[in-house]
Amino acid sequence: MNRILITSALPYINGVKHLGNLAGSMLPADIYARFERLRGSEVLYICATDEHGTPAELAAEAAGQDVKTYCDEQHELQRAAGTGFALSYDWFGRSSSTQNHQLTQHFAQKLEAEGLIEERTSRQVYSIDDKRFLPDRYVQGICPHCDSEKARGDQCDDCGRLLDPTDLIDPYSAISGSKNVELRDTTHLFLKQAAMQDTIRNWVEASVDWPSLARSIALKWLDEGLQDRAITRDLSWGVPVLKDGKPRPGFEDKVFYVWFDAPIEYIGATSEWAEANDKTWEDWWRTDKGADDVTYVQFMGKDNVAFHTVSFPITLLGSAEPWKTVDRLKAFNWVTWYGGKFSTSQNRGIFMDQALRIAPSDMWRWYLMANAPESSDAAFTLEQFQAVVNSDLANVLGNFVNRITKFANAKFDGQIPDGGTIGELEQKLFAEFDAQITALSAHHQAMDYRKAAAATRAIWALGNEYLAEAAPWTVIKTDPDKAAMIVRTALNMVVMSAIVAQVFIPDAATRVLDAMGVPKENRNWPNQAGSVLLDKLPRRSQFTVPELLFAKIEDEQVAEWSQRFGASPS
RNA sequence: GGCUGGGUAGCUCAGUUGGUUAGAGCGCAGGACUCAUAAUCCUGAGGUCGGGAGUUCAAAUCUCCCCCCCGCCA
Repeated sequence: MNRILITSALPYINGVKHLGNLAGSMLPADIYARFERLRGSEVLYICATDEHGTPAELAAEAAGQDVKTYCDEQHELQRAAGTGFALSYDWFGRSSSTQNHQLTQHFAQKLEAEGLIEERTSRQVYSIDDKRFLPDRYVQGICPHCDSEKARGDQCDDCGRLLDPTDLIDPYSAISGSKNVELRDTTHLFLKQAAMQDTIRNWVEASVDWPSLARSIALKWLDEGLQDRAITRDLSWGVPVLKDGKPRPGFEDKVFYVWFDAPIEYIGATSEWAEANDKTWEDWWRTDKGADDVTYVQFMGKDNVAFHTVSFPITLLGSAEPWKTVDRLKAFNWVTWYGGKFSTSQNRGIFMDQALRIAPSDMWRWYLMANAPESSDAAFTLEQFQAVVNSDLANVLGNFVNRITKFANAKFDGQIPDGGTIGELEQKLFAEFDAQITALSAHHQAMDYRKAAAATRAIWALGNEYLAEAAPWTVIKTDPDKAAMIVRTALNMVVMSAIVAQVFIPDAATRVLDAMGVPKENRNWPNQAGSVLLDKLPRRSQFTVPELLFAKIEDEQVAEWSQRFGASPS
């Protein structure tokens, strides 16, 4: 049996994510997980909240909470949002877990033993009023190149030049605005990434199953030369820096940098899952302990590609232990809000929790995958959302299910009709069905979600096309047996339409399959010919007419949402 | 500024290694049907494929230059 480990990029803890975050990692990972499960693969789908770092501390402070409490609450909010969107995580962990703390210590130890970690002292901006060292982007000041007054410590947005925080003229804290800052010496652990240059290049070049985008990003970094980087920070919230199980001298007030411990949480969360479910985790992650037959698939936004193709592999490979590294990788562009950025502060865009309050999760799932930002950024508009949902879900699928189940219920007493034999029309339907299923399966395996959605829709449309040609409402007047066969075939199309729909719209698909009386074990991905699959329903078995699958989205709703969520071309 | 990706019908996007009249969905127009959420099915009208030059018997597809948009830059 195929064993497939799936991770989606970890959502950061500071607030519920917007539709773009959902569409770029968590949702496609879920579609893939569902597809592989239906095909009979053993799937482990892992996600977690990424909880450490300065933004978490600042967000907690703004909320008037201590960081731990803040993260506890936000984690539950994000978990609830994930559940609301039917994200089928096997585990939704937390990078602040004890498991991740232990693993992070473990990797730091191994990397140090391999000679890849050393202490270095540098000068950093310290804010006396904020009582903290300021990360690069939290120092602002005047750009030494163009005199812009809003240059950040890492870059000047006006002239685009890369900066060092110490370059800024009249630096001040972006947190408090205080100019009471000074340069202080601080010592950090540096990961000697440059030493891993050849190892990583060989590994990248051996990775065949990556899209060209991922490969080119990784190679670009390698071409520029990997640079050593600090993996600790002057913060209190995070994984403490230990040595031999005790605080490392000089590092008592420091923690590991969030980007060091966050990807390790993929493993940490697996360990959390194993502990909670009385399972083992090393056979998913250690090739010397049973993970050599695992296919590891990562989903992420394109901003994360470099970290997943270079930084995290350095941690894994640098440990000199046989850790599982990524086999396949799917990266997405952004969903934009009417062409611009989603923005909490400017009240532009819809966030996951808000989305669920105005429309069922199936609608969002369908729209976002049918219009996934695969080749470039994709603009979300409420008008487009309404058009797609009404057409694909309400009219094509919903109406198909409704029209034939109602008809069958009225004419055949709510039973799958018996009698009649298939003819040319049915043979044609089987052939078209087989072709579409083949295409659909290929798209899912290739993780091409726009195409997979289009093929799914084509299968739904097949049902309507068949009914229009077969016209059981006419045939029944002269040839009841033939009408029985047509209705039976169409009801089987309802079942197959729902089975392939499960990955995209699990709630609606389940309602249909329940109504048709299809037992759970018969809901697997189709792997037989249409001639067999479209005659599966036991004759004379009972079915019920499902409630309307999807209510249409009305113009008034779109108008109201536009008001509420700041919809306008930017 | 450097780099990635993109600029194809009104809208959202496909177009495999260059090859017959450039495709799909939505929207629009006409027709059919009346089982169904005024749904569905069929047909049709819409494009100098960002601009220019070049290579070629042949370019949306390759080369060069230019313009515009999203994003990334440890």
